[in-house]
Amino acid sequence: MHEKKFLNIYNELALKIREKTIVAGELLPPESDLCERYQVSRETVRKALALLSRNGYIQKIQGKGSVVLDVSRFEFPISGLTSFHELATHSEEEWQTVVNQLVVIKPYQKMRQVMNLKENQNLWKVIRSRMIGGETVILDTDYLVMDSVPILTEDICRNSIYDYLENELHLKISFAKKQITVESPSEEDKRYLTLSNETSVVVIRSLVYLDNAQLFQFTESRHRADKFRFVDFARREHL
Amino acid sequence: MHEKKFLNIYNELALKIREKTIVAGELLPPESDLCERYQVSRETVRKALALLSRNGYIQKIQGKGSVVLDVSRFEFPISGLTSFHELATHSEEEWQTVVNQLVVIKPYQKMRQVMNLKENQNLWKVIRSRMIGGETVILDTDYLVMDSVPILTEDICRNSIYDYLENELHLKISFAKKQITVESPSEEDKRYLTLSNETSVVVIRSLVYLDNAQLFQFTESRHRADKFRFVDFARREHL
DNA sequence: TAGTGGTCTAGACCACGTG
DNA sequence: ACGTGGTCTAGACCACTAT
Repeated sequence: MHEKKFLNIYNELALKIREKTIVAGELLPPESDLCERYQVSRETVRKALALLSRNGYIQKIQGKGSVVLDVSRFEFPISGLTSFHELATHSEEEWQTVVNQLVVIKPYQKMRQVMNLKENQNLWKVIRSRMIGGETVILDTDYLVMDSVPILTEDICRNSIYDYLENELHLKISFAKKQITVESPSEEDKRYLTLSNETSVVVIRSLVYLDNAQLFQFTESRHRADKFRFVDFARREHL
Repeated sequence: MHEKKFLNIYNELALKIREKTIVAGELLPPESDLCERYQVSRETVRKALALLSRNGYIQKIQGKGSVVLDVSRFEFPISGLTSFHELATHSEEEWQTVVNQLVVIKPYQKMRQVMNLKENQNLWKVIRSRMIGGETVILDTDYLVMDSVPILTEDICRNSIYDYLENELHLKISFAKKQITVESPSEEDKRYLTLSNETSVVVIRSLVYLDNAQLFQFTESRHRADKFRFVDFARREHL
């Protein structure tokens, strides 16, 4: 079975760059060398390098080679599609999740429109506080389509919903449309978030889709503004 | 000359999807059909489809086909690496840029560190107000390395620096590291931005690099919080 | 079983940067 | 001139979905 050789190459090189086994500013071995070393065709090597380039590990320069970039300044990407649990476990700090609410609801009119739901589709509603050092700095509200997620427990919510969905239910979470705005704190924010002098809350609203392009989740993640930070690597597209 | 057939295919299909010539929910023609229609090999078609997928136009489903996604909900991406001028000209509304300051500076200690500059490298400093309906809602401060940009005029800054860099100087802007935070208004914000009750400003700091992986720009873009909106399409990476 | 996308290959030719 | 990456090709085999 052809099993994603290009990913192995990507991961191996990405690790070496992160761990500075390959130093920023240096050149990667030429593609022909990598072909030999990994015993693969050139297109396969190039797939791996394209991924490294997209994710900010290298800059390819025609006629010269692949320059390794300094990747240290943007660890901790809230960019992309990553669950809180995955971020927290890679973090130095001690995070804690508190489940405030876990109920089944009939979606009201507006929610049905936003999520494009049928009449009889019910939703899980989960409200969770993300705490650090005794303070609640993130308040997450998730709505999950019950057709896709028939069973959900407080225990799962305290641990990681995404882990449960992917490893237990074998759902394939695929993509999301996200929107970030800054708003005044709502009543719920005032109730759950530890707001000091903060007068603003950063709100990330996401529509999350499965593998088969089916919507299964709407999330509203509300961050205390002073604890919010979004880091991103962007390439200029010449289309 | 092999001149990016896959980009032509990408652009043609992307346009059809944006203009709803191909409707969301439908399937794209199979790859084999596209090979015939465009008279290209399958890998070339697949490069175009991979781009469409990355940019949120389609979802590929193995054994089934490429489902067209609803692309309407996220026009106006501040995501990626796009200049204000490019956004403004695609907008319905009437934007205006005012150049508040255009000077050459010797970078102070901290700036030299952040931008990793040599002792003798000077910078252009440009401060610009972005106005809409008589209100200044964005305040941009750019620092440009003079080695890369020897000449800069108020006229260029009022129009579009990026346009000048790419089309006149033929610099190839390639990638950026960006960071978004929410902060209290600074003295300069209070002077230039039209702040009503706003107590927060969204700050986007970017390090921008050329083609050859050389840093040439640092930008601080400060947005009135109520006018800020960031829209993004993200794929979950299974690496 | 037929048709779709997913991965890989071996080879070709072109464009760019360096010596 | 040489070595590098950039693009494209024609073909192979596998995995998944539909019927």
